[in-house]
Amino acid sequence: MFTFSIPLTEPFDFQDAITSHGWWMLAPNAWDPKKERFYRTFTLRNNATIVVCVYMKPSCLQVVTEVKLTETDRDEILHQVSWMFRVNEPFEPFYTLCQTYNELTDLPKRRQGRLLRSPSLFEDIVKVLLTTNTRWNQTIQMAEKLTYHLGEKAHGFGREFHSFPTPEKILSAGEAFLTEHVRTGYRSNYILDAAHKAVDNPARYVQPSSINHFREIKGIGPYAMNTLAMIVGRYDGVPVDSEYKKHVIGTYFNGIAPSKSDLESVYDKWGDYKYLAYWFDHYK
DNA sequence: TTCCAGGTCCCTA
DNA sequence: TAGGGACATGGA
Repeated sequence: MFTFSIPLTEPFDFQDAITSHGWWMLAPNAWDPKKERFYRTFTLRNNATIVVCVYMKPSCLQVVTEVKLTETDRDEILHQVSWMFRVNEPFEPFYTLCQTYNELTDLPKRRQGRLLRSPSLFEDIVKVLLTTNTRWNQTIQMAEKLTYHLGEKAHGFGREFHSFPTPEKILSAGEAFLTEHVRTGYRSNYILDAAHKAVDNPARYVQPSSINHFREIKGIGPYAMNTLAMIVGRYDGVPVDSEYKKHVIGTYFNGIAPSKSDLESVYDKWGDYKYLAYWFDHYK
């Protein structure tokens, strides 16, 4: 075993950072709630697949591998893990708002508010596509099949993992394969469009500068864009989908559907933190 | 069998 | 610019 540390400037609730958002249920993510260990594969720039275990210690994240890594590979994994857990994202401004409004006051107390994301934007784009116009169980199945059929197999910590497939691998599989084996239905073309754009401009699909161009991907509409904005740490829009509508209409409009603008402006007072306010209002 | 889900595309008027 | 049908899949 080889263990590395990521120091934390803002401590946070590890279990909550993983389970506040459904992403932990989507392959290749794996979470052991009893041991409080998070597992998944990471794909390095040299295309190597590494199985990693992450857990929390006071004031740092521990990152464990079963294989010895070069310094470069280790830094790459630490960088990706830091991104997943938003290690460098400040939550104090949001916590201050929670206390100002005297709402969601458990979040600052329990150091909650982090929503897990994937190591690469490409993976998150595909996963957002897998959440649209379907049920959550089916999203889980599609993610499982995608990694099983097209990811690289890797063993670690006593079990088998698969990596999340690269855009190149998805492109080479093609539409018929996605439809037949991954059961992505009409989304197959959307996933291929995302893969095509990621291959054409890889830098945009790893580290974000702007995300506006993701709107050009087929299948990425307003809900998906606001979800991707959340992924990169911009919370000034809400993801208006069936869950949002059900929650907001039931909680704030006595079950009677309001106008579109009233529906979307429920969390306006939260300014740059509308998404987080909705998310934790919804789950509290 | 029919409906619809953590939407989006595309065609019409 | 807004409205509405179509879209793959699979569970209820």
